[in-house]
Amino acid sequence: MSISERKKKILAAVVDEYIRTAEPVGSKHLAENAGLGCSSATIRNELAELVALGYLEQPHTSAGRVPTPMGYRMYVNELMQQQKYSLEETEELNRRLNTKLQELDDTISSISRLASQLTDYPALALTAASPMTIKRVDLIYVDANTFIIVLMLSNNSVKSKLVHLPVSVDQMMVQRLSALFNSGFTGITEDQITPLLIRSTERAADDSMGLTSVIAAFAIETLSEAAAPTAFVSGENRLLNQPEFRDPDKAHRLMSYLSGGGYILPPAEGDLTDSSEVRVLIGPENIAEELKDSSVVIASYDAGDNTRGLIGIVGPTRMDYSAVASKLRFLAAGLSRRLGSGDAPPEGMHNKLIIKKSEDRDK
Amino acid sequence: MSISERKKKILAAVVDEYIRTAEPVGSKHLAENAGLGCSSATIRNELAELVALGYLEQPHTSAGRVPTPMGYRMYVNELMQQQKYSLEETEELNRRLNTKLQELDDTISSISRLASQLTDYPALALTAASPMTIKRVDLIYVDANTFIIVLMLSNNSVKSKLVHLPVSVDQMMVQRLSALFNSGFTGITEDQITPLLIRSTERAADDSMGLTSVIAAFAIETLSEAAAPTAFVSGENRLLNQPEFRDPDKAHRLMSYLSGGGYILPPAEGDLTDSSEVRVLIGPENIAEELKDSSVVIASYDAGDNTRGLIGIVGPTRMDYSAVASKLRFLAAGLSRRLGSGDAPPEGMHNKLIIKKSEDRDK
DNA sequence: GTTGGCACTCTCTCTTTTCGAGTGCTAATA
DNA sequence: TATTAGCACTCGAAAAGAGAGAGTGCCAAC
Repeated sequence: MSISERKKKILAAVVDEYIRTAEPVGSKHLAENAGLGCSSATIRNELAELVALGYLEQPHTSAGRVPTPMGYRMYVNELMQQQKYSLEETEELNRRLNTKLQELDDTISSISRLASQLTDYPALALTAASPMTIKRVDLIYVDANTFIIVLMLSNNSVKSKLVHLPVSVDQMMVQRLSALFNSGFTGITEDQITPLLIRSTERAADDSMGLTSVIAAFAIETLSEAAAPTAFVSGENRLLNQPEFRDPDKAHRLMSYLSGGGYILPPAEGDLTDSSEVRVLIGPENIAEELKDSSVVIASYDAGDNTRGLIGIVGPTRMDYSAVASKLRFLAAGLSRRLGSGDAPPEGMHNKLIIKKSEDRDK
Repeated sequence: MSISERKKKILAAVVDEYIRTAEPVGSKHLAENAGLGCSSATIRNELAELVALGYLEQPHTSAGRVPTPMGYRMYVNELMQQQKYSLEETEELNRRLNTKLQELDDTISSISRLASQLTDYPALALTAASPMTIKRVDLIYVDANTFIIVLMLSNNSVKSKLVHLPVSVDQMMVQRLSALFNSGFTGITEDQITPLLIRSTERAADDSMGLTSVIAAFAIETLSEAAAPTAFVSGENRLLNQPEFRDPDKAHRLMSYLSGGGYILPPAEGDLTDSSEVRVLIGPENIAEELKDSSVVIASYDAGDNTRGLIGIVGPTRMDYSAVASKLRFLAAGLSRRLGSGDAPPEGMHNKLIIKKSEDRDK
């Protein structure tokens, strides 16, 4: 059921204007500013029909029109134009992306912060879950009571930890364990590290002090942590910029939902894992009750190792979809270029050398 | 200039009540509920004097009394009673502290989250800056193009990173570098890693491929990062629970100040590093303009390695100082027990084995 | 199918009124 | 001298009322 070209134009104008001003849009205003060659009366007729069709609604009888979720949907699908950036803007965006990713690091926390800054809406970033294996195990003997475990995972990340023991170990034992773990624990997933395997390794190493289980425990912990999807939300407070969240209670509800982890994306994740397109969820299209009158825009990026990360923006249904979608697309593309396992490496190989450091603490 | 016992009692009652209700407190209400044996007229006289002395003020002529910052100060210093927890409450608090610190980890992010949850105010945590040195360097040869750097720092944390090279290295070189770094780079602080040192190490290792500088760069980065104070704010949105922040603009101002790093504590840090007491900064006592009408409560805890961490709570001047101070004290004590370099180790040595893992990524 | 005109509706804003909590003061009381 | 009861007064907050204006729907004309 398609609608006339003029209706589309009018609808687009209404949505654009409403996004800009957050005020219901009247026929007179459209006639004067939207540049469609007809009078306000004509537009009134069209508007009335658009209301009947469900694309618009009026807050009350004598107010302008406001888009319904269905209206936004139409706008997002067909009407809004892809925002093109000028050369300067591209430069500027790239600059920010670069500096941000350098001074902070490329963890999801900084990605989400960046997305929020760029769009001025709350943003959240998460990494997809992906099965992970151990590629290599090294044990570094420090002293009789101390050694360091270094694990290299299938995604080429390195995790390490210092272990301090109440009992003393000799260097031979450490070497033996190292060899055994490298042959027995590499290439397998977390759930393949069974008590049985641990037991047999322990026996083979002649380990009576429980070293094996300490190492195995760290392996399991590391794998599960590396494989688990992690989410990070930032810029919740930017919600308060939006007039629809001037009600502190409403704002608070959504903000605590977001801070509480915001499990908004998973349901859409399936859809997204392969698509490189930006997805929009408008108001009631969201599954979470807390988001029923908000909108979410999501983009996915190639995070390397056949993994995709997600960046999402949350805001009122009256969101600047066009701008947000463009920015997310840009950001996702930039991240993919940087992190992705794609063909051409980004300019400057040296960049790839300094990637990220680990953190580990013991005392 | 001390004031009469009765005045103190009345002041305490006013503050208590105002903290509870956020409404100006009237004489009649006090006479009926505060349990001081006199009539509302008497209290009116006393209140008038308390106003004259600067401890209270009235929003307008015919309203109840509200504490001034000076009034709060008096309350905090002399009047409020230390909140004692019942056995069950202690249990409950300990339980939460334990589970939280286990399921998440003991990073400052989770500490601040916990503090915020416990108090229902925004919280921030930060670690004190402390000069750091490298204790040990290991280089693990992976393949011709790849090796892993493992650094053990003076606080016994371990950081690691995978380096992927465009050129190939032989195992000998890696061993040579490892030895050189262990002799030349251990025990020195970040700023002692001079270009000169790097240059000479490079020459000694006969390294023409810039490996030395890659490793040195990582060392510098790691040290500066480990030594730098890090801050983490969480629960900003809980501000919206407070009636004084029902104005979205006001709330937004403070929230973005907090999110933006919230450099609230440093000035007080000096005072605190040694003290184990809880510090309170009331309204105008804060230096930051954004906090002039908010209060901050800070506690410090022993974070091990002769380092102290700080936990702080931010809220309106009408803050429940007593409850917040008690909770922070409890939390700080718990953290000190867990992380501190104190004498008796916490129950369960095994706990100390599994402390934290590192994270590192390359692709 | 489009347009100008016009009466009508409804919200928003501003002003006015009312209400009541809380005060300060005074005079009586212990 | 300290306390108390009583009372007139003040001032803000909430309720009620009055316009004003924006925007509509509909009708008749083009």
